[in-house]
Amino acid sequence: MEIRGTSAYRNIADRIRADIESGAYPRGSELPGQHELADLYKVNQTTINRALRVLTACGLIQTRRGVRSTVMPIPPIVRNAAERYSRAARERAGAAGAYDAQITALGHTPRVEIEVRRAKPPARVAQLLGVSAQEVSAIARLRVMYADDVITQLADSYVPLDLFADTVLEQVEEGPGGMVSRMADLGHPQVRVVEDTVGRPPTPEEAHALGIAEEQNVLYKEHVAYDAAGRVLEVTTHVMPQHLWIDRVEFQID
Amino acid sequence: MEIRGTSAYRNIADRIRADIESGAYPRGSELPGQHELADLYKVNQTTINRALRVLTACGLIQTRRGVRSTVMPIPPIVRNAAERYSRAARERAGAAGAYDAQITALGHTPRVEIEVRRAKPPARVAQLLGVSAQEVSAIARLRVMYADDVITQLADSYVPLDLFADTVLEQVEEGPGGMVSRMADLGHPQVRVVEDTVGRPPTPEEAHALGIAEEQNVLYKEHVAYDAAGRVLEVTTHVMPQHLWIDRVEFQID
DNA sequence: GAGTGGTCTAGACCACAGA
DNA sequence: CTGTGGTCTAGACCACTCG
Repeated sequence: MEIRGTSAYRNIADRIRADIESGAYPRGSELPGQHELADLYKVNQTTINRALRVLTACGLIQTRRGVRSTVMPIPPIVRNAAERYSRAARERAGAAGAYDAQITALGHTPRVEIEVRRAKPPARVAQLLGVSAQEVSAIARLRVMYADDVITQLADSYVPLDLFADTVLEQVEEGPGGMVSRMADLGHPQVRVVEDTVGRPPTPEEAHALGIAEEQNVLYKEHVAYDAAGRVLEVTTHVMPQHLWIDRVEFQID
Repeated sequence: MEIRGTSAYRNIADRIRADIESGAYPRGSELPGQHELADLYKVNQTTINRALRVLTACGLIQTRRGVRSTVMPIPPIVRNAAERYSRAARERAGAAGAYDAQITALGHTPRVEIEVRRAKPPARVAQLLGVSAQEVSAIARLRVMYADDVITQLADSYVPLDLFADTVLEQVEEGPGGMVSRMADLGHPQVRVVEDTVGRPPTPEEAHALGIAEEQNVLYKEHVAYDAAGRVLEVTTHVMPQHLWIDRVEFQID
C-alpha cells in the first residue's frame, strides 16, 4: 500500500499528515520548527520546508515567517446552491441565513463583514452587466465571510446602477430573502441563474485577501442572474479556499 | 503592477507563463532544458525546477523525466449539468452526446473508453448505494474520456446489482438518453440528483491514471441519483484535472 | 551512453515576528 | 537580538527516455 517510496519530502509530508489526522498534532497547535523536524527525520531543513509546502497546498497547515507553522482548523462547509433558489428556503433562513446556519451547526462562529458602495465594476463584470468599466456604473456589495476569524470566502456582488440606484440595494441590510427577494419587490425579478465554477491558484491579491498561501488553490464561482428579458441583473464572484468548501447542487429530474 | 518582486522562482515562472501566453512557446511545443533556462535567467537549475513546478501545478506545462517539458494544449471544457437533467436535451444529444459535442466544438477529437463489469464498489459508494463493499454487489461502468489523446476525465458509475442485473445497463451501449433514460424504461426512474464538488490534490492513483503531476489539483464530483422512495439508484464519481473544466449549472428561479 | 528532469545536501543569507 | 520560515546556490546523484 506504500506507494510513496520515491522521495523523502513526500514521505515526510505523509507522516506529518498522519500525525495531524491522528491528533498527535492537534488542530490549531504548533508544529515543531523546521530545523527540529530536520533533526527528527534526519534530513536537511530545505527538505522539511518542501514537505511542509505540500501540506500547505492541501490547506492542512499554515506557515508564516518568524513563527512556527500551525495546524489549521478545518471546518468543511457545504454550500447548497439549491437552498438559495427556493423562495421558501430563502425566507426561512433569513438574510445572511444559509451561511450562518452552516457555520453554527459546525460549532464555529460565523461573521460577515459587508461593504456597500457605488463602484467601477471589474472588466469582466462590466461586460456581463452591459455597463461601462470606466465609469461608476454599478453598486458593489463586498462581503468577507468568516468562521472563527478564519476567512472562508470573499463574495463580491455587482448590480447595475441604472436599475437600482437609491433603492434598498444600496443599504447594507437587505431584509429577509436577500437580494433576490428585493429585486423581485422592485419589479425586476430574477428568473434564471447561471453559475460557473473553476478551481485555480489564487491571484496574489486573492491569496493576500484570504490570508492563504499562493500554493493553496481556490474555488472560483461566477454567479450571473438574469431577468425574463435576458438582461443581467446581478453578477457575484465567490473566491473560496478550496479545502474549506463542498459545493452542492440538487436537481429534480423532469 | 509588479507584485512578484520577492522571489526569483516566482518571477521566472511569471515570465515563462507570459512567454507561453504570448505564443513565444506555442501550445504543444518543448521548453528549453532546465540547465539551458538556468543559463538564460542566470540562476541555478534547482531554481528553474521550482519555477516550472509552479507552472505544472497550474496545468500550463507537463514535465517528465528524461524528456523536455512541453507546453500543454489547453482545451477549456464547459460541463453544463443542466443539460443532463432535461429529457429533451438528453435525447437530442444522443448517447455520449454532451461531451462529444463540446470537444468537437473546441476543435478537438473526443474519445471515450468504456468498461462495464460487475464489481465490488468502493466503500464510500457501497455506503451510499446501501450494498456490501465486500461482495460483488454493483455494476461498474468505468469511463476514461479523452480530447486528442489527453485524458480529460475519469467517470466511474455504480448501480446496484440487485436492481439491474442482466439488464441493458450491463451493456456498454446504453442507447439514446443514457443511463437516466434506461433506468426510467426499466421502471426505476431517477427523480432527484445531488452533486457534491470539491477541489483537492489527486491521490497518487488518480494522478497516475490521469497522467498528471501530484501538484496539479483535480475537481472531484460525486453524483448521487435517487428514486421517488429515496433509494440510491446510481453513484458516479468524476475526477477531472482542474484546469480543463468549467463546471456550469443553470437554475430557473421559482 | 548522453541528455533530461527530480531530489537532496550543506551552507548561506534574507525577511519577519516577538520578547 | 534570537528564533523562525523562505530562498538560493553549487554540486552531486538518481530515475527516466531515447537513440
